[in-house]
Amino acid sequence: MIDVSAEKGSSTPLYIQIANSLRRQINEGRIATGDALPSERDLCELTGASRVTIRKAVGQLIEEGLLFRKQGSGTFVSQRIEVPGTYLSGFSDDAHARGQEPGCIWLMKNYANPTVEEAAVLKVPTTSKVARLGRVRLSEGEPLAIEHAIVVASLLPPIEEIGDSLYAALEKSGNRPALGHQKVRASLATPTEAGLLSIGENSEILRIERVTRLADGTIIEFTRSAYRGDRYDFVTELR
Amino acid sequence: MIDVSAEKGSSTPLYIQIANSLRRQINEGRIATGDALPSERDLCELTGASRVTIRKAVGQLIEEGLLFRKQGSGTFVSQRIEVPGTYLSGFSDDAHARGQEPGCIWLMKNYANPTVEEAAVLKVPTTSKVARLGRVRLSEGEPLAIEHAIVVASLLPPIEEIGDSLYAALEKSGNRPALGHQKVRASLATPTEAGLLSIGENSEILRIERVTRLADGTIIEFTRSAYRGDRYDFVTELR
DNA sequence: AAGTGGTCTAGACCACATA
DNA sequence: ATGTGGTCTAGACCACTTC
Repeated sequence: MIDVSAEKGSSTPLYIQIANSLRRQINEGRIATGDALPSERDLCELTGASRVTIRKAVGQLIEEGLLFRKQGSGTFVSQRIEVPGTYLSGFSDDAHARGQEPGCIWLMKNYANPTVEEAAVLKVPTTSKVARLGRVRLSEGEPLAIEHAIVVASLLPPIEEIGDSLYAALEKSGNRPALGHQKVRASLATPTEAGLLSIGENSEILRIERVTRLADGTIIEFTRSAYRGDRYDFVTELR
Repeated sequence: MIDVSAEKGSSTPLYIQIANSLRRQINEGRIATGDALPSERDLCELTGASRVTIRKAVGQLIEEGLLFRKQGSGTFVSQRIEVPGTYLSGFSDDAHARGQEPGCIWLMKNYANPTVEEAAVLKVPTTSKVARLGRVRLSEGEPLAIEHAIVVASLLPPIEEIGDSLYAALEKSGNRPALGHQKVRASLATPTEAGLLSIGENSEILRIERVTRLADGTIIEFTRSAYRGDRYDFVTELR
């Protein structure tokens, strides 16, 4: 039987407590894959919450892909799906998530004016100040990618304070990227890139252009990367 | 001033009508970028709907990225973001969305048993029946990609009834894919691929492996594609 | 006919932002 | 202090599924 605990004194919203409680029990297998959840009205009685609140809790788990609803029939536990989707993470986070140790060789780290193209993408004047961050990214000591980030300087801490992770630096100054847009293209390595990545000329390269924004839409960063095609798979979840 | 019409007789839910009405007015520029929406309570009065309904309508537009909320302050119009994200669309839909005419040359279209790898991905026995659909995909008459789809036969209409769009066929049998997972990799064209795509050997190729599922998690389809790297950008939105 | 999710209302109190 | 979004309740009716 399902039990749903709901602490009264807690400051976390009730619907999140209920969602967490349900998620835990599903993950523990107390509700089997394909089985129906108790009906929303039953959950109301079990938790003492109103139906709107129950629906909000269940809605959370549906967005996570853990449950799905069938009108007139019930709410059911989805079949297992491995990863929820690693949205908008940077290279360092990605590497850690894969259990690898990220490394970094700085190619450039200075302030400059944006090029015309960069200014157009960032929607700032060409006279404004941007940080130009060029890095070779390593994983387990092996070069995996070249990243060239252009960041609006006013949104970033002083560049001397920036460690290997750009996103950690943005976080520190309260400008966590919330939205983004990526273009991925297959291409061939230029001689320079081949050298930096220790691969042959004309080897396959995955080029990624990323533009990220704050929640209010302000553009923060324009990054062009070149990933080794033989080592890197770009993975996305679809809905 | 904002006006929000809400037809009473209509069968479409109120919150969707309101969301549509707001979306239209934002797109028409009647509420400027960066401006605040009327408060939720004001929208209640303007529409005659309750606050829960207003919040559901606004929530829709926030998921679309059109609006964002600031607690204690208001709900604001995001800066323009081009495309809402072309999630889980097929080649035909994509081409139409770009305003291009898709074409298709069939390489194979038959029933068979899955290979060991395919069976593992689809989570079906190697003795089960699958449809094997091989196509060269054209856009504006030019070959753009090679697609090789393996589909669980029981979820598909008889293959004779399948037109150029696999997703349209799945839709017809009530098995619209709802979830998916993609891997994108840069690679080089094999001689066969080069021939089918009218490009040189060892040209850049974007390889995409896609696994799609029904809402309940049942795996439908495993598709391996090879896109011309010089013509195709793979675009994703990040959150 | 009974049970389920889908939608909707009219209130209420809280935490946060702004002035 | 006022207004905003964030949460929550106790009901209600509808459409759909299942028996």
